Amino acid sequence: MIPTHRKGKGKAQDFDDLDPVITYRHILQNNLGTRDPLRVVALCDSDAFYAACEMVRLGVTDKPLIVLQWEGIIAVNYPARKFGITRFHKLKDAKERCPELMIVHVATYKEGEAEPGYWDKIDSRTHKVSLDYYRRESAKVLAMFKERLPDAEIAEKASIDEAFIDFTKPVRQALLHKYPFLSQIPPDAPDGADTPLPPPPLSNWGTNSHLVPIIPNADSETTSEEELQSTPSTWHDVALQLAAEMMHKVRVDIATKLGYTTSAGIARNKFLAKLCASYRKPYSQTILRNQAIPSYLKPLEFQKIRFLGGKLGEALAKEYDVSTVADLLYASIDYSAAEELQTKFGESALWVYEILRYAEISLNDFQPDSLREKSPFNKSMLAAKALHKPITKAADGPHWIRVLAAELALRLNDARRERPNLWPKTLVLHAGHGKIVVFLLSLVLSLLVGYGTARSKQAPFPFAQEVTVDVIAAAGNKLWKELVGNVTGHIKVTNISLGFTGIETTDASQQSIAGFLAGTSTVTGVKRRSGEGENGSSPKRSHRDTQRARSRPLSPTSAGQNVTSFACSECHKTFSLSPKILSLTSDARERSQALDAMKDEHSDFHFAQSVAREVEPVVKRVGSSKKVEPAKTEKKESTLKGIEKFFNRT
DNA sequence: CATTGCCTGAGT
DNA sequence: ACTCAGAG
Repeated sequence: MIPTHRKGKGKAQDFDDLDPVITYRHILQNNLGTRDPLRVVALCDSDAFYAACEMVRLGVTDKPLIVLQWEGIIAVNYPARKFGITRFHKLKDAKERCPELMIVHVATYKEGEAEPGYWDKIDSRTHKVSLDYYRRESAKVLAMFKERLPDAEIAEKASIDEAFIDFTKPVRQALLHKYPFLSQIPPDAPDGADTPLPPPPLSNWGTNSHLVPIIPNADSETTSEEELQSTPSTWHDVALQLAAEMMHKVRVDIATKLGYTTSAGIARNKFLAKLCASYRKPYSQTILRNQAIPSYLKPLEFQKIRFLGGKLGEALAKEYDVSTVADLLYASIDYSAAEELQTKFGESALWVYEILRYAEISLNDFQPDSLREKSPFNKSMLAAKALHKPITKAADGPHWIRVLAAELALRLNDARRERPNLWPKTLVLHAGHGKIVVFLLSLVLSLLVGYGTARSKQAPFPFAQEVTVDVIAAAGNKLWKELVGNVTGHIKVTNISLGFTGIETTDASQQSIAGFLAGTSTVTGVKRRSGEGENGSSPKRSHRDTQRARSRPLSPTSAGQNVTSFACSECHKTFSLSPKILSLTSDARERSQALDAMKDEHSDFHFAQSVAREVEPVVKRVGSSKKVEPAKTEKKESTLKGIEKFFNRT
């Protein structure tokens, strides 16, 4: 709720939570989440990561180096930056600025090669770039975080070279270890556990980190004497400092063992950590104390804040006609007096408002009990290629599909080394057109050859222990055929991509289905009520045994007809095998067995229902009338939709 | 100021 | 199946 007491522009209230009272309860409690007054999170990102990867690969140190993707510069190491080279320069300009510049082109796939490589001759017409090496190096860095910070939580892998690390837990441990008296509530404490902690003992910031100054410094290159002499003055400061020590150790480790320098920001929440990570780059870390937040943030363009860099930020800037955090803060405080603001603005209003007050509410917090951050594993995998010369003949598709399939095969099998049962549910093929040609093209084509508007096609991807280039390419080619149909002439595809979605490790149920069909299933799914062949209930039976034991012979005709659905005579509903199961096997017998399992399960459902009907009245009389929380039906609005609704309300 | 090649999740 | 938004 936006607090409505916050009328006017009381200055003190803008940041009244920068020095929150911290009590014994706070330090002894462990699950306060984003509201923890001792929360500490860091964002750690690698400096000029792609360039650093190439330096490590080539054993280069300190030489100016850039990484190329075709004609464009995608990474510039710090020595090269000294020559004024940036990502947006042309290769020619870069060479002129620094004749001894090392130029490395990213690895590429070429047709027929299962693995990407650094070839002498590359050609964007026949090759596609590969970022796999960087992905693997990134995984090494991430593994180092996990290994060296077992108690910290990798809160989010933000990108290939960035991760948020939540230090709250290890910091709390360190705090209690270093200052044992914190775990003892003094007997004379006036409010027991709710008594504020005594002031922290004098300590030192050390020299690991830069400090964002509390008072803005004219000469921002150096930290003022006053700042250097300062000491951590709150328990949160102490927490930040402890996190900084841990962060520093890992960063040094990563630099010496892997050769990558990193920069980190350490603050009370993610968005602040992100904002201060680049305060001093490269190879440095900086601490943003709560007390330093206002002076650091207020002059900042609010569109630099994570999630406000897009259309949402633009909409806000336009609506309020503001550009800095301070502008927007005061504007929104004024507006917030109106009750309707919140309802119209939706979730995003509250989120933006809290952000501006230097707090962070994870959007997850709006959902009742979603303790879960987003999964640390990728759920999709996409290989794409922009064509300089568009594909004009349907016959040219398979060439690129094969290249893309090679990349997907490599990447999926890479991922499978860590997580063996990884299985992509679907394969998606996109055939995109350039922006300008698109409508012209679809117009012409739909008139001339009936090439519909569909530009992507997807299908269940068959489960396979071995995922090979051929399997993927074959499935991809099939999609391609469906997509371009029998168009013989005028297609113009400038962008082609092939990807997996719904990547998961097969969980128990999926494994049992796969196992069932492969003949390794446990028999737990075979139901008592079928009343037949319940002998030999050993947990494992071979496929053949299962067939025999269940003694449900399939007539050749019914097997031949390949039945995939059934109707329940009791509830008159129809059930069919899921596309997933259908993709697992085309064998009629196996399908029929899967269908039988479904039938069993379904009649069990009716059985359970009838039991429930008998038992329910009893439970109602006996049990407490515990009110079941109704499912939250409130529809989740995307941030932008919320904003749009708000702005369109008049 | 921008390119390209990703990646995620929501919504229709 | 497709679009949009967002970050890097």
